[in-house]
Amino acid sequence: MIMETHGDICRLGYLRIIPCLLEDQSPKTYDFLAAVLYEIVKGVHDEDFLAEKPIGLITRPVNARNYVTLAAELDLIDRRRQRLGLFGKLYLCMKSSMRFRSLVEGDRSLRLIDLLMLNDAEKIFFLWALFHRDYPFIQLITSWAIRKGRFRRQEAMIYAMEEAYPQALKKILPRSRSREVEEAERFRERRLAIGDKVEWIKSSQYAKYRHIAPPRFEWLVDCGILKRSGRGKYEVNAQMIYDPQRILKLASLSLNKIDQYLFGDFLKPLFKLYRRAGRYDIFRTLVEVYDRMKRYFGEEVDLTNLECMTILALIEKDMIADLNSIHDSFNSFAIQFPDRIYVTPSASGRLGLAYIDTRNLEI
DNA sequence: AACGAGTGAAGATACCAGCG
DNA sequence: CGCTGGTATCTTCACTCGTT
Repeated sequence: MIMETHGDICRLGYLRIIPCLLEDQSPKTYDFLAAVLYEIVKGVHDEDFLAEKPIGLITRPVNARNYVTLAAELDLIDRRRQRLGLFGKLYLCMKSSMRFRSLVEGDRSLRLIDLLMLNDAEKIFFLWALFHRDYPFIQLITSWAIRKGRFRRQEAMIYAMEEAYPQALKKILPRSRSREVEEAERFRERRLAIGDKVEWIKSSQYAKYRHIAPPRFEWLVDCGILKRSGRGKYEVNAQMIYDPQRILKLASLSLNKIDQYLFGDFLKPLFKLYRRAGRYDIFRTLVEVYDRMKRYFGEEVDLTNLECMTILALIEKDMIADLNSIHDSFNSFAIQFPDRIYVTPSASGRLGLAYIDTRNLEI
């Protein structure tokens, strides 16, 4: 679960730049990353888009720093080693990252709107990262939002902090930290004890609310589940690419079942929007993705991650396939080329590590 | 038009790991 | 131990926007 957030870090799009800054694999401090991010973003303008008053923009070095912190929380950055984290590596394996690599290299053709808006593959990528790294808090928030349909930011904050937050903390914190849970369980009582509205707004507890709850709703906006409807108001996005019932299901699963569902039944509605990939498309894409992943993971290419990333790569090519057909495809090629395509066992619960000898592979 | 609630930005303070 | 640089958290400021 993501413990550190700041009220102003509510745009996921910016985060895509950060893995690109770490591509050379040498360790970089937060401040360095923040400074570079700030400099890059500062040079990007877009009058038309600015007229819509987007929120969460990086306007000062301090915002940039807060985004770097979020990148670490989402495991785009490996905090300990100051290098790429799992999701940072995975993002760099997406074709969508190319735009941001060239931005980092000095390309000036991107506009602000390009820095903030996510394409469909990226929306799913960030949902994936969020549901992993902000588990189980994001699930409670998401299902509340879907059930509610329309709501104001204030009530969302109250729910998030006085119900979802303590519940989520209770689920993930060890017994030794039960004091923090108990404290969170008293949030409501303490808020009600402050009679005066002005006092409440000034209280440190309210500050905490503002920093923890709102960004999460904004992330759901960026992922296309919610949309803002005026100042401080949200509603479920009627044009979303997902199915609300399936979002509820996703929000009810335990952590180890999320990948299977997110890249399985959850993506069914996208079959209406994208061309169904054939066997050849699937395998060709699988091999391409494997090649990219090999660069960051070496011999440790997790088969489940490879298959999920293949779906995202297909979506980037305007195609779609489900996890089962990708898995079947991998297996049948593994039978056909047993010496060049195989799986070695890895940590329990996962499928294993994939190996593909891609040299001169005739498909 | 005036007011107050809501909001994002930024400053201030607290905290903490790692090191000599 | 105590210092330091880096990070986390809290408070306040300043402005915006919706309401009446």
